[in-house]
Amino acid sequence: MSPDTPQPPGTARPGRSYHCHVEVTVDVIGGKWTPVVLAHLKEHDRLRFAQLRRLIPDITEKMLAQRLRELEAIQIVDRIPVSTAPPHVEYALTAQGRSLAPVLQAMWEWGRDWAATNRLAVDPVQFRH
Amino acid sequence: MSPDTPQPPGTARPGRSYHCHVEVTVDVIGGKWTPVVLAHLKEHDRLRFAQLRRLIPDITEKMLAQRLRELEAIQIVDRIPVSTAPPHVEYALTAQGRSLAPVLQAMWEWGRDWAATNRLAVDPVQFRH
DNA sequence: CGGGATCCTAAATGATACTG
DNA sequence: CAGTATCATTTAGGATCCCG
Repeated sequence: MSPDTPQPPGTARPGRSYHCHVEVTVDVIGGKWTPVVLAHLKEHDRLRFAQLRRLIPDITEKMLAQRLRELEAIQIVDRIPVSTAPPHVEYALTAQGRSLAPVLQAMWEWGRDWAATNRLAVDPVQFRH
Repeated sequence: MSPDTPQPPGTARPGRSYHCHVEVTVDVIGGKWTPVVLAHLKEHDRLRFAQLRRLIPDITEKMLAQRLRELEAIQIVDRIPVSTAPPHVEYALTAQGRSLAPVLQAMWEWGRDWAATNRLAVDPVQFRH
């Protein structure tokens, strides 16, 4: 196993006890990139690795792969190999992943409003096939 | 300035550019403890430092203080010194902080459901004055 | 009670190179 | 295209002591 693959979240972690439901959510989808990846998958239904990379310009391939492996392990994301020529891989939210929609939606809207209030520039990359 | 006071979030950070509104939200209320602190303040309206500490048993005083300073700096939380004998301090969400309610609510509900599905124990500390 | 100051550790993230 | 391996770094988080 890769030496810096993190513990799969969502599973009981040794010594981790929760005292608030919000802690659980943070444990599962916390981190810098996880909610961003999930938000894009929520918007686009199915995305290839390279498409996600383009939509999230500042993520490294390593981080993107790591987050996807993690989300796949806890069945929030499906990994779908597609046997075209050349073959590729698509990612999509599972039913459990789709249950995150209200969280992701609320985060998206709040970020939009906060950016407006504080005049922060947000420049989404437009989607390309 | 303390050597490990983080940059105030919400303000433009040097070199940080956003390509998704969700990134903004993560930047402002991301991290292990911030959403938990905010969720408790949302529930209880006003809480003293010591009360927050009890409600979040695993947080250290340093982290709690650091998160509160941060949230105060960007005006998501109000710090209210109360001149009783002995004096104490109360914390509350500002109007801007209250705008996070949908995010926190969605996170709380999702965490509750995920914990149930995965049989994770969550034992909230009961509130005490 | 409500912290600040120091020092330290571990996890998360990142750069770069390479591959089936 | 879709990754993995290695190495380096950043930074969040924590332990401890101290203080008005």
